Amino acid sequence: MEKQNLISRMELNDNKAGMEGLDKEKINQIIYESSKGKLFMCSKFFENEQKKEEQLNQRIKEQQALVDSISPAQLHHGLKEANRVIKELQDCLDLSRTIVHVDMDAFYAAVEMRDDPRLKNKPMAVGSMGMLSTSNYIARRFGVRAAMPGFIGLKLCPNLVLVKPNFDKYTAVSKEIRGIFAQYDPHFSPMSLDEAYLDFTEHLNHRILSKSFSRLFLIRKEQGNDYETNSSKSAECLCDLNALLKPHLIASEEFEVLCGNSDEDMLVYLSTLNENNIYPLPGCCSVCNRKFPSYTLKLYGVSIEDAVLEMRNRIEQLTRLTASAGIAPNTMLAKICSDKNKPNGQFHIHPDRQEIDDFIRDLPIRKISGIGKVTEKLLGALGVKTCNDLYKQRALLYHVFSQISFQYFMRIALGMGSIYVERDEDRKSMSTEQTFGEINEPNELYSKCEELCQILAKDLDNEHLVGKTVSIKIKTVSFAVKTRSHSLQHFTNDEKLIFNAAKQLLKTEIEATQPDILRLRLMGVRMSRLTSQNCVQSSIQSMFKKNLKSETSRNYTNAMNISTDATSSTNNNQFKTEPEQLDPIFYYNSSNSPNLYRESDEEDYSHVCDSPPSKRSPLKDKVVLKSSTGTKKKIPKDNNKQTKTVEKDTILRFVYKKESTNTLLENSGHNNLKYVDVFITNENEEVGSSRSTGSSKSAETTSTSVISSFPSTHNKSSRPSFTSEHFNDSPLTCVNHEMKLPKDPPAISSSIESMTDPSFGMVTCPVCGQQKLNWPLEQLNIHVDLCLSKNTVKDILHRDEQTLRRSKALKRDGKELPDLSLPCKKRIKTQMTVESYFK
DNA sequence: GCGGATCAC
DNA sequence: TATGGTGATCCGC
Repeated sequence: MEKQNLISRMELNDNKAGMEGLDKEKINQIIYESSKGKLFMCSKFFENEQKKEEQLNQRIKEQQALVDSISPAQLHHGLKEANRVIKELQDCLDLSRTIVHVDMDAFYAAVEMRDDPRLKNKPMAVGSMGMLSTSNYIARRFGVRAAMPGFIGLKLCPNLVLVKPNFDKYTAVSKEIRGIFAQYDPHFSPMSLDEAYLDFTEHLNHRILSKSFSRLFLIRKEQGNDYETNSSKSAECLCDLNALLKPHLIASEEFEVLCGNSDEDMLVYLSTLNENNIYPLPGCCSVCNRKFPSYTLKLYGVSIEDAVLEMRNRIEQLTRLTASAGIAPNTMLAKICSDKNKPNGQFHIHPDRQEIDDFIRDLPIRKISGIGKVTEKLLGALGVKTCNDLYKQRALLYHVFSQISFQYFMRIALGMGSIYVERDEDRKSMSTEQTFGEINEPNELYSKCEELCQILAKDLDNEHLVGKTVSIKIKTVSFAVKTRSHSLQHFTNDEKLIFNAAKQLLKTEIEATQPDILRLRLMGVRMSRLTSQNCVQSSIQSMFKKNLKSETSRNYTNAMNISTDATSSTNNNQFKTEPEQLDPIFYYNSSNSPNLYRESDEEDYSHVCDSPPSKRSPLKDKVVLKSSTGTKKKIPKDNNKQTKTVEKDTILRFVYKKESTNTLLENSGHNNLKYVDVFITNENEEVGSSRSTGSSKSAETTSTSVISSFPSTHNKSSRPSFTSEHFNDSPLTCVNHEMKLPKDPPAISSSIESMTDPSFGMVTCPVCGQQKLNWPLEQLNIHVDLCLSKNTVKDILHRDEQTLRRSKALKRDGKELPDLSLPCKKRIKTQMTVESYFK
């Protein structure tokens, strides 16, 4: 009966390698008792967990009510729709890729054990009394695992050794293993320090044709357990044998002879060798001066199993740490596979429908990345425990969950996951937060807030990022979490501007709590809607610096100074001396504020014009959407919508890419770049005019007025028409409509010069910074055009996205027999709009 | 655009 | 004594 009171959300999650067959009941009892705190005195944490549990139960009740309200006819409709969706998903099933998920075994713990042999046979965990990052396999037998507070770990396992984390060390090791990953897939996608997805498809294509010696590696004869005795005796070299010895090996005559021979020949040859007797290998390490250990030479085959084993063995040789891997046709399955034979093992699901079905059928849904304890419980209430249950209950799920969730579930039921391994290039937010002993004094709260803003500002600056939305996060001593955010008018990473916004948000919260006091245990500050600090502005500015200086227009240079160097601005002083006198919210709007940036382009679009379409591009036949799992979902692309020109095609590629990453798209400062286009070229009417159309389409931003105030003749003028207006378009300066154009506008040649290093013939794109040797002017023009156009595309997409959200919301509200509008529709809609932009 | 919630690591 | 930090996404409003 005590068991009934246990809180499911706090129960041990034994869904982890090395935690099978534990006495869950006993462990949960200990966790429960420890969390609850003393008799009659529940911990705040515990109370909050209870509250959340109740909320979840309420949600399940509501869910059940919804289920009960579904008529048989509706259910039948749901079944029909579900079957349709499944059919569509099956139609785009692609088993052609070979995806590998690699995961280091108990990574942090393993590193610590490697470096301190005393930990070898002890239960240990990395972390503190407050929280554990990971535990070794011995500790896992006691139920001690990551995300568990240390003091509970100690209750479960009194002999548990706690080791403080050493992230620098883990990062260094991570760098080593990533070096190996990159040799199998240069575009691998790291998920954390210790795991990554790799697409082995290309590697395997090459591997089949590879020479045997490229698959030959040195392996120490004594593994793992003997390392530490080795190192404690300082007897043998622990360096990377393959890096040190393989070059010698390959250079030796015997190997040269064998280079073109078969694996069989190589194996025969290897069998004739005496270990450690391969002339002319050195016997001593040139790095550490120690004797090389005894080793064998191992030849790996061309199969995927051998390739992954080779990679794992190489990781172990290099780091003395083991990794596990999963091989499958998509990331979702690969991820599950990597856990299957952990530690130090691998598992392969072949690209076979039946094999996938068999694997997935009885798999508990909790094994799927993206399904956590809440979703597990919500689905469990509908009788869904395994992946096949998802299929069985598809008619119901269709009605109960959103379209996105429903599709996600169906994909799971079919064993379908993303077949793309891509790095998420652009980060969407950056934050810093701290837990501390209670702070309730407003001044102390503000002080903490300021400290966090300082850190955040520095972090942003380190990555050359500026952002538009400032959020604070607060957690009360009762563990209640709140976030509050405010969007600024302009991009910034200025510490004081961030703090002003954050402070205002905090102030509101403090006041809202009154007459009670706001008692916090955590505070955080986040910046989102990020963009790059410098790309367009700096390159455009540098492009014209010469002209500006030579033309000696004071106005120009003033404009430049303000936007490039905020600290030199006199306005900055005003800010420093009297920041409190201004309502911070209004202060941001001041066009004189320092350190504000226009929205600008930050990405390198060199590939848009110059690279051949990437074979791995998801845009080729699929659109990739981020799913809630952090992995990517693919949606079929309508291939009939091919565009005709290279420009369109490449732009659309960009469009899909942006859509795929679901970036918060910004309307942007492309209008102040338009002039660059006019300036550089007036030949390419089509491209030029298309962008003009785009400019007017996006004319709903603050800069619109500047555009419209720009004499129309400027656009059409065949003469390169400079220009200060464009820089003055910056919110940092006043637009001076009266300003005269220079009598002698800067000649094209001089501008081009500024992009060109005459000594090397290197031409630099002023927008993306890409360099090319002797870049023909026509190509450069087209390239610059494309770089600039993307602002307009962004703008359209942004509004598209908003429209879509709104319509989706509306649809959901009146959802009786939901119209399952597949994301295909969404994509087409976007595409049509963007296409119309090119007309 | 905002805030809560969920999830991964 | 005592339950983290960072980033992302989705949903409902």
